[in-house]
Amino acid sequence: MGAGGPDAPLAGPRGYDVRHVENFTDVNEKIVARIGEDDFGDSEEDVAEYFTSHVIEDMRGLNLKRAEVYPRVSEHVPEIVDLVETLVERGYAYESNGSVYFDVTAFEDYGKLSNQRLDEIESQGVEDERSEKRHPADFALWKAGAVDPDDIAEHRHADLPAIDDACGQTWESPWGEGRPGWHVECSAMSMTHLDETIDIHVGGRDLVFPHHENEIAQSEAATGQQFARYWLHVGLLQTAGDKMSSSLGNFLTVSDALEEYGVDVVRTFYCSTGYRSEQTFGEDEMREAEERWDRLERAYEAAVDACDSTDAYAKVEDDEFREALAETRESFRAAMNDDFNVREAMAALLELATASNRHVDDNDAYDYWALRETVEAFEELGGDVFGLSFGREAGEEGTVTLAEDLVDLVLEIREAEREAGNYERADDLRDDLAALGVEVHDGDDGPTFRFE
RNA sequence: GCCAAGGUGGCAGAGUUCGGCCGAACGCGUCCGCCUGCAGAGCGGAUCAUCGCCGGUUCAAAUCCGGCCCUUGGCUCCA
Repeated sequence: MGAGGPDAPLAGPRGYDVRHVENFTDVNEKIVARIGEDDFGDSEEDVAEYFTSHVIEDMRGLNLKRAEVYPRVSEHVPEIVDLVETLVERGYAYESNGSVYFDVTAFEDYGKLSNQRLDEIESQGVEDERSEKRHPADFALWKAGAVDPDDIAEHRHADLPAIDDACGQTWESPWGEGRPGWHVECSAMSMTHLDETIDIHVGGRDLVFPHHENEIAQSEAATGQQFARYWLHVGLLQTAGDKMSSSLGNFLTVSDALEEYGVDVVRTFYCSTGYRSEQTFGEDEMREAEERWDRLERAYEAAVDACDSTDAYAKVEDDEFREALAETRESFRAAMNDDFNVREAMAALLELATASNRHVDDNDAYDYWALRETVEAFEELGGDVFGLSFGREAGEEGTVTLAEDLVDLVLEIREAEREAGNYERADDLRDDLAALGVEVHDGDDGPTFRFE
């Protein structure tokens, strides 16, 4: 399973008991190719660990739900060997020079996921590997020996010292020393930690062929059972003008994006397009996400303030508001049930913002019950489901309280200046506060503020 | 060349599964009004769409069928 954010709604609200597994491929030629680069480390294990820890960090930073299990290839080699042996026994794989290949002609349904025809598929693998294969589309389940430096030369940065000897980890197997093949690890780990048949398999659209196709072939050939009931293929992130590339300097890492925009804006951005669609990452797109998030957050805060004020009454009932509230919950639920239509679900939340703002704007006496329900809706739908941080501001309460007192002090001074007609001075103070990230609103009952 | 996904207003992006509620959602932008010393936020209203092109089916198509154009991903490695 990929690091999908909005799979959380599968769990709580809909009552499914989800077992969520995300695997790390920590044995891989591209990892070997980067040995010695920057501070990645001097062995395949070290480089893998470097990247794995950064991915985990990013996922935590994005406030994604933790998976129940994070299996790694390096700890599942025995299961992989077992699976390959099974495939050989059942006649779906054959050994050749210490390597083992999957025989695509033996699996009748090969190509069913990507709708490919065997005779249209071009050959896979490097040249000397091709000579070991019976069919050009056959793919390696087990590769003899360590990594041949020639195979990774093109992935290696030019300024790094060349690797002369075979490198990378190897394991014992019935076919001799070697490494797991390209796609088996997913099948093996999936069967180990989930079942022969899994309900939902998530992955990028770019992996449909050959990766997912091969996973299906291996798994179903080995078990005779359907491998995955549903495939969620997520669209790829695009950049505004040119492609994202390090040489153009127009790429952002997850941690850069988090630092620049904050989790909530990043998550709002992701929730503005369906998972199937490709999405464009750019300044304009992020600015819009920022506006959307701000609007939600402001509406939420206004609802909390109104709800907690003495202007909120037990006997006030705003039918229109209450109806909008019910509609929000209903359309949010319907949208999420419709293939995770997060954009529609977000629209429902924004409509609640409008309804709530209108109620507070138009009335002096508030409908307490409806406001409380509104606050809860924001916290449940926006908070629990979308992972946006409604009502759980970062800690440091003491500091925040002091900051609030200080802002109040500045605003008192500013009020005195305004009463004296010194608007220029008053505006300067407001600008200075804005520069510090304090948004001031002048209202009928005096100024209010919020931290951006 | 083959496989797949997509082309909707100034932008972004739902809707296409089961044709009519789509004269096309939500938001951003722009404009007007309320509020305000001003600004912002908020509220109300307005502006903006021949739904890639051509043809067909139908009483009715963004939605179905056929052809074409363009974009993206895959078809060598790698996950």
